Amino acid sequence: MSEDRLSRVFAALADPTRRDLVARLSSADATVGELAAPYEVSLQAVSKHLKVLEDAGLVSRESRRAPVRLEAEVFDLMTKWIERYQQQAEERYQRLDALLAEMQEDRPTREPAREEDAS
Amino acid sequence: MSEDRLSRVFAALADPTRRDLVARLSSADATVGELAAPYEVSLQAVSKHLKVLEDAGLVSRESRRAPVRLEAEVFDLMTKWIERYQQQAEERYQRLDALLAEMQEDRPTREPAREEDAS
DNA sequence: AAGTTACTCAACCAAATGGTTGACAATCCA
DNA sequence: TGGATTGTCAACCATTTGGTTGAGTAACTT
Repeated sequence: MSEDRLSRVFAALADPTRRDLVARLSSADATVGELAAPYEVSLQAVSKHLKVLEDAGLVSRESRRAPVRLEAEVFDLMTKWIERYQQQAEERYQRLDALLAEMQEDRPTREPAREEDAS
Repeated sequence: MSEDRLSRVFAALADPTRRDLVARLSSADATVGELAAPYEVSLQAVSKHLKVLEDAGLVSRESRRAPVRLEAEVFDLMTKWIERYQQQAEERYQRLDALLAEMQEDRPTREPAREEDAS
């Protein structure tokens, strides 16, 4: 696990069991025992998973036996990161479109693409 | 690394070097060599990172020495997953608000909160 | 205060990860 | 065709991860 926040968040969500915990916590808070019950793995294993989620800031608890709560703000962090790339990808397409349009203007009677340009 | 797609995507993005590769590819395609140049690690290490990104469907290449391209569609997959929780979290707050409002209606002259209710 | 229940810590293990170096394969160019 | 360049594969290593069991701690209940 890398040091920075975003790395911890992504690493935490890279495990299906932990994503399932997040899914269940999104409908209601629950104690460690309640959360562990449905899985085949030991309570200790689930406790470890929750620690990973907690270190990533995805969940929190007031005290040991208190119900675990989902921290929804962290999702905004991820969304912000992701949006940059969705947005930039879109901008790239727009730049490409603009460039192609410009090329069309420069040579209205453009010769057809050669073989190598295919595929 | 877990089997399913989403796990591979999150695991791929859990590494800062790989996120940096994604960041750089979002502004322009680049070959393996170009991508590796700025880092202190070996070319082989970067090649491995790119394989992880490729297995996750985040980047692609037409052939060995062809420039690596970012596959923006995968970000939609993540966004969809994340949005579920942002949305559900919001719904929960709304349900809570509604419940509190209802309680207010039931007892217009509600007694003040006791000590334990604080924090 | 004592006992039970709920959870965490510690030590251990197998598998995965991120890095290395060296050899190999494929592609460009002369 | 031959030689340089570019990238991958293989073997290896240290560290991390996700799991186990056993022991310990903390908190309700009585």
